[in-house]
Parts: sequence; C-alpha cells; structure tokens
Amino acid sequence: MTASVGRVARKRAERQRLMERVAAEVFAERGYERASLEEIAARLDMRGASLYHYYPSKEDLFLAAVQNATAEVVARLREVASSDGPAVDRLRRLFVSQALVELRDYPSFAPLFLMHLPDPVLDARVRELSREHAAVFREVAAEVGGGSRIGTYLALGSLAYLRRWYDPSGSLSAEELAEHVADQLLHLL
Amino acid sequence: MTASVGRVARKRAERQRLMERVAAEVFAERGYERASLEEIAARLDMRGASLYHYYPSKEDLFLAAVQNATAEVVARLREVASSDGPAVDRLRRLFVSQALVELRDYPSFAPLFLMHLPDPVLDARVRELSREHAAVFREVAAEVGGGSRIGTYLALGSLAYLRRWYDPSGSLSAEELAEHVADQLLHLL
Amino acid sequence: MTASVGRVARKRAERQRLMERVAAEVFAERGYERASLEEIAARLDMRGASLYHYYPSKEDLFLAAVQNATAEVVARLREVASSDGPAVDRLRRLFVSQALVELRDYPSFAPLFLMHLPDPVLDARVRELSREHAAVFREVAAEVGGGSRIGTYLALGSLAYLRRWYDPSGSLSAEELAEHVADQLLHLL
Amino acid sequence: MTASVGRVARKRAERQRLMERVAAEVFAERGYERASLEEIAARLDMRGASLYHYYPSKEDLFLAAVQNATAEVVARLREVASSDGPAVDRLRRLFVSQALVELRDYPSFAPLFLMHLPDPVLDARVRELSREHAAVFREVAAEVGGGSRIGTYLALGSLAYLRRWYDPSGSLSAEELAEHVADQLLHLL
DNA sequence: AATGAATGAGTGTTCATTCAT
DNA sequence: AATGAATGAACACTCATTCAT
Repeated sequence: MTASVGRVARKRAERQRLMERVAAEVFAERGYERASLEEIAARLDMRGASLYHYYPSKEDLFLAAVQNATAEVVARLREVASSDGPAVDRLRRLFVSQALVELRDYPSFAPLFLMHLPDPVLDARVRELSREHAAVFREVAAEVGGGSRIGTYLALGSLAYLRRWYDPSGSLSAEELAEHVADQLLHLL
Repeated sequence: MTASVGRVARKRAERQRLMERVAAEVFAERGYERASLEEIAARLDMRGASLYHYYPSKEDLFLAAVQNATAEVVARLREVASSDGPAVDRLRRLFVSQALVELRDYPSFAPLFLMHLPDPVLDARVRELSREHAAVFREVAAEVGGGSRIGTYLALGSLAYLRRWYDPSGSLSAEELAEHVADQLLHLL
Repeated sequence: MTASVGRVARKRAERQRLMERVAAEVFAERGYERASLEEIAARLDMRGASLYHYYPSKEDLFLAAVQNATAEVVARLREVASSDGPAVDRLRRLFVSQALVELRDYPSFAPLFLMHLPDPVLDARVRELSREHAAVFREVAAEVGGGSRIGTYLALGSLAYLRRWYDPSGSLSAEELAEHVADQLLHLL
Repeated sequence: MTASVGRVARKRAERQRLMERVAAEVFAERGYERASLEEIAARLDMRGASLYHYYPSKEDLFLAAVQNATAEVVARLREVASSDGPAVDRLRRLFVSQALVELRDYPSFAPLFLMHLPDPVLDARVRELSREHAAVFREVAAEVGGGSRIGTYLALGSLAYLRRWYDPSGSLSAEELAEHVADQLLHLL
C-alpha cells in the first residue's frame, strides 16, 4: 500500500518537474505576463485548468519553475566549483558553464532573469534565488583573490546579456563564444 | 498666424516629449504588458483615452518613448565620444555616463532593454535602436585598439545589469560605483 | 446690413447642404454606427468637432442628410409624376428614375433605407420620409388603376434591392437595367 | 467512453445552435455594430466573455449565426422546390415560404440581409450564402420558363422589403399577405 | 467659425481562476 | 486526475460630445 502510494507520489513529482521545465520555457519565451497557462498546458497536452491540480496559482507555478531551474543550474555550477584544480581555472569553467546555460539551455533557466513580475513578494523570492546563484561565482572568485562582489556581478551581467546579441547563425558556435567570453571575463576580476 | 501655429505645434511637441518621458518610466517600472495606458495617463493628470490624441496605439507610444530616450542618451554619449583626450579616457567616461544613466536616469531609458515585446516588428525596431546605442561604444573602443565587438557587448551587459543589484541605500553612491565600474570594464577590452 | 446677414446666412445654408450630401454618402457607405463624424468632416476638410457648429448631434446631422436627400429625390420624382402623358408611361418613368437613383446616385440617397438606427424616434422620422417618397409612386399607380398599396411596396422593394446584386462591371449599364426593370415592374401592378 | 464523449459533444453542438439562433435575433434587431456580445450573452443567461469558449470572435459568431439560419431556410425552401407539382405552383409556394420567413421567422434569418459589415471578407461570405439562397428561386424560376436572373432578384427584393412596411396589427395576417404577394410576384416572371 | 484637447461611456477581447462533473 | 464551462477583472481602443481658445 505504502509502496504504491509512494509510486504514485513519485510519478506525480516527475510529472511536476516536467511541467516546471515546460513552464520555464514559456515564461522565458514570452515573459511572465504573456505566458498563458493555456499555452503551457498545451505543450503538455493538457488544458489550463488542469494545472491547478498541481499549483495553486500561476505565481506558484512560476516560482516552482524558477526554483527548479535554479537548483539544477546551481548544482551543475557547484560541481564545477568544487572540482579539482586552481581557482582561476574553476572560475573560468564557471563562466563557460554559465555562458552555455544562457546560450544553449536558456529556455529553462532564463526566468531567473525575468523582470517585471507582478508581485513584489514574488520578485523578492526570485532575487533570493538569484543570490544563491551568484554566490557560487563569488565564492570561487574570492579564492582567486582579485574577485570582488562587484566584479562578480559585472561578469554575471555580461553573461546574462549574451542572448540579447548572440547570433547562432553567425560564425561563432555557442561553445566557442563561451570559451572566448570566459577568457575575457577573467580580466575583469 | 504662422508664428502662432508654430507656437501651438511647439507646445504640443513639448507635451509629447513629457508624455514619452513618463511613458518610459512606467514601461520601465512595469514592463510592456503591465504598463497600462491608464496609469501612464494618470501620471500626466489625464485619462487613458486622451493619449490617443497623440499616439495611435500603445505600441506607438512605447516606440516614441524608446526613441526619445535613446536619442537623448546617444546624444549625451556622442558628446563624450567626440570630446578631446585619449581614446581610453573617453571610453572610460562613456562607461561612467552609461552607468549613471542606468543608476540615476534609468526610468527614462530602460525601455531600450525591455524584452518580451508583443510584436516582432516592435522588437526589431528596439533592437535597431539598441545597435545605434552600442555603436558609440564600439567606435571609441575601436580607437583604443583592443576593443572588440564582443568586448563592447560584454561591457554593455555589465552596465545594463547594474540596476539589478545596485542598492542605493548602500555605502557606495551611484557616482562612486560608476567610476569604479568604468575602471574595471577597461580591463575587459 | 440685412443684406450682408442674408448673404452670410445663405452661404451657411449652402455649406450645410454640402455637409449633408457628404454625410449622406458616408452614412450610406458605412451604415449609421460605423459612419464617424471625423470621417464625414475629413471629406469636408474639417475636423469632427466643427460639425457641432451646424448640428447639435450626429442624429441631427443624419436626419438632415436624409431629409435633404429625400426632398431632392421626391422633387425629381414629382416632376416626372406631374408631367404629361398616360399614367402608365409616367409610372414607368418613375421606376426608371428611382432605379437610377439607386444605381447611380445611391450614395446621397440610400440613407432612406438604412435600418438599425439607434433611436426609435429617429427611425420613425425616417419611416415618415419613406412614406412621403412612396406616396409619389402610389398616387401614379392609383391612376393606372391596377396599382395597389402592396404592389407599390413590392416594386420599391425590388428597386431598393438593386444595389445589392447589380454589378456595374457587367454587360448591362445602369440605364439599360433601369429600363428593363421598369418594364418588368409594370407587370406587378 | 466514446458514447459519453459523443453525448457531451452533441450537447455542446445543441448549445451552440441555440447561441447562434439568439445571436441572429440580436444581430437582426440591432445591426452588426450595435449588437453587443454582452446582450447576446444576457439572453442566454451568460456573460459576454463566456461566448469566447465557443467562438473566437464576434465575427465568427455572426458568421455561424448566418450560416445556421441560411442552411435552415435553404433546406426548407429546397423541400418545397423538390416537391411534386408544376413548377409555377412550386415557385409560388417558394414565395410564400420566403415571405413567411421574412414576416414571422425574420429574427433568425434577417442577418442574411445585413449590410455594412465591418469586414470585406465577412461581407463576401455573407454574399456567398445569399447566392446559395437565391439559387433555389432561380432554379425553379428557370423551370417555369419566363424566369430570368433579374426577375428572381426583383422578387427577392420585394420579399426582403416586406418587413419594412408590413404592419402586423393591420387587417392582413402574415399568411394572407404572403399568399397575396406570391400571386403578384408570379406576374413579374 | 474652427479646432485642439480632453473625456466618459461603451465594447471586443484575454486570461487566471473556480467548480461541477 | 482532468476538463468543459463559466466568469470577473482588466485593458486597449473608438467615438460622440464638450469646451476653452
């Protein structure tokens, strides 16, 4: 009995994680306001109303999506941060990782950088997650020595901005750009 | 007759510029979608419908606001760019100016960085204005020598991101931060 | 003094008749609701607000336009009706005249047939004018003998409907069709 | 499962047909522009927004209503047209039927004769339906021999105009008038 | 006489949300 | 669990109308 309940619960959790991933995509593509629950649901072969069986409101779904994405990215970054090698190398690889998140995996992560949320409380939560994310960079930058809080934020700004001007059809691949950018950002710190 | 017509037209133009400045504020604060014409009008002691005497649609008002703000900032930057002195100094002062635009005059300029516009055409126009703005930096950076296109965009990203984390109630004034940031960004190029 | 006042008044009256003619066109083209005062004014090289110097409301302008058009058409028809010749011939020529009004001069006259007016009182007035117009046909039809009230309305219905299906680019000219229709309608009575 | 789905779908279809009938009434009474979705909804004990669960726009609801009404009337007429008896008799009964549609069932059918639609495409669709309707008359008129295309349109014009002047409180019942009119229209052809 | 400015009322449309099934 | 149905709130937009100039 307990086992089957556990299986059901696990299945539900899996389903929710998928929902959050899809939701993150739509939020990232359209912005919070223009992302409609009906569209998110459609990409999941559901109807908008059904989402309310999993999340009490659009804000909650959004928050779950952001938390999900942040946790995933932060985990990936922490792995890099705690790997072997000199701090400078690890910082460089953090930049590369983050750049690739922006350039390739952007849809599931961008909500972190969404602005103009309707609710200040929601905004505060997102900023908190944003700080968790930035902390990884700050820690490794601190090890390097020259790394200041300001420097870290400057680098993160550069990285967040990548998708505004990067042209995937250009001569540079996402990977090449990521490497190049990482090198340059090291000069910042 | 002609003179009085000119005066009326000038008054109208002035009023429009005020409208655009206020509109830019609201767009920057709320984002395109959540910025309601009624709110923009309220800050001008008008009603939403009255705005239609000046702009045929919300999109047009938005675009006018962005063009207005961009023109103003670009003019300010061009003045700096074409002043006397070594290119490095001028580039540094460009960074300071842009940082102050972000940190102090942000409300009237931020729409340039707005994403998630409802219409691709609108988006394209904004990107075009964005390029005009970036061009100033690129030109002076080119004079410096080390300045690449990518480096310029990285710097602009850092600057655009300032307002996400700068705390005006902290120990650094906007001016101090601007100077500090400008110094650091020079290392990027 | 009186003379100059009279001249001014006459000029004003002329201007109003032009306004009414243009208004009738727009009302006929767009229907009462979709005909905007601004469009009517634009065709007169004026602004919408200026119309209020001549008519206290849209309804009044509409009514004046319809009265104008009706008076003109009725006058034209009365001339035909009171001309020499056998009643049948005159009735036939009445049909031709009315058909041509519909097919050629339609824009200035059609408001008579406009339905869906916003106000019952307005509608009643239009119907009254409509009856004045029908009376001409009825009187001559009565002379013919076989002409009943119903027959007259059937004929007027046929004529009013012409513009729904007549194709000016077809093989029949408006004049030819008018003649043909007049012949056929005589069989009705 | 399939059966219950079918039942749900059928119920929805029924509801839609009711909506279209009511919509046709309001459109006929008020004209396209003045017919507000809120009023149509009110007559169905709904709110305007709810209509959007069934039709994507006012135009679509209008078109569905017209198609619905036309199909119904054309079906009724086709039955008459394909019944036994000499063509003249059948044509006469077509006139009677159409007259009764105009005089009694008018609200659900009149949209066919609505003019001044806001969209040319919409207008074209309505005209197409109008032709389908006229075709029935033209076919039977052709069998009679004297029946021309023009004659048919003249008759239809007479019939469409009936409701402009018929007074239900007068001495003639709708049925009596229909019979009388049918007789007279035969003389047209 | 003409109009620029402003507005209130009305309307189509979207969408998050609720609820009965 | 899923959804069809319904809705209230919000919003862009239109337009007849008023009024000061």
